[in-house]
Amino acid sequence: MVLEKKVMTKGKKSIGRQRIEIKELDDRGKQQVTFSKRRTGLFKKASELCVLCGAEVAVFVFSQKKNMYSFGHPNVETILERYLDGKTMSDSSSSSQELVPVDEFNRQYDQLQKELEKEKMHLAEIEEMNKKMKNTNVGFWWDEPFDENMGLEEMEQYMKALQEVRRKVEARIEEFRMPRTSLMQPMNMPMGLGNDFVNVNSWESNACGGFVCWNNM
DNA sequence: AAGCACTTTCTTAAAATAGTGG
DNA sequence: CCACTATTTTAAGAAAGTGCTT
Repeated sequence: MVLEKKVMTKGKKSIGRQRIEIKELDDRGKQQVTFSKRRTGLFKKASELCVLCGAEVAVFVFSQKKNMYSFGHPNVETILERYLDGKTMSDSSSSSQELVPVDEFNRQYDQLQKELEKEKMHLAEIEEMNKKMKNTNVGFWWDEPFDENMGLEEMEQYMKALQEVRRKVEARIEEFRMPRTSLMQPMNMPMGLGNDFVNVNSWESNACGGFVCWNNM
C-alpha cells in the first residue's frame, strides 16, 4: 500500500486527516497525542458497543510510562472478577443491579477530593514543623544523645519498643501502598457518550498513595 | 524556569456507518 | 449477500494548554 503525503494547500489551516502506516510512531510527541486521541476513541467505541449490543466490556490501556487507563461496563471490577473466575457470560446474573450511576461516581470523587485536601494540609503541617525544628535546633526524641548509663535490661526493653514502633510504621506504610481503586467519572472523557456508567482509573506513581484518580500501582 | 507526559482545540480529509436497491 | 451513495464520525497535523516534578 502506497501512502502519499499530501501538502497543505493555500488558505487552509490544516492538511486534515492523513492516512498513516500502522507502525510505531518515531516522534514521541506524536505518540502522546495519538495515544490520547485513540484511547478516547477506543473507550467511546467500547461504550457504544455496550449500549448498542448490551455487551459487557472492560478495556485496560497502559501508557509508555505505565499509567493505567481503564473502561468498564457495568464496571471494570465485575468483568475482571468474572474473567479471573473463568466464568462465562451466561453464568452471570443480570448486570442491571451492578450499575453505579454517575451521581455515585461524582459523590465518591468529591469525597476523595476532600481526603486529598486533608492530606495536603497534613503534609503542609509536617513541613512547617520540620522548618521550625530546623530553625530552633529542636529535634525529635531520637535526635537526643543516647543515655550512656542505660543497663542491659533497659536497653533490651528500649530495643523492643523501637521494634514495635517500626512494625507499626511499616504496617501504616503498607496501608498507603495498597492501591485504592476509585470509581469515578473520568475527567478526560466527555459525558453523553451513550454510556453513563463509565469507570476510568488512572495510576501514577506519586506520594498520594492513591487518594485521587492517579493511584500508585 | 525548564522539562516531561499528557490533554485539548481547531481544521480537514479519511474512514466508518446507515440506508437503499438489486 | 454486495454495491453504491450520503451522512456522520474519527483522527492526523499543528499548536497551545495543563499539571506535575526537578
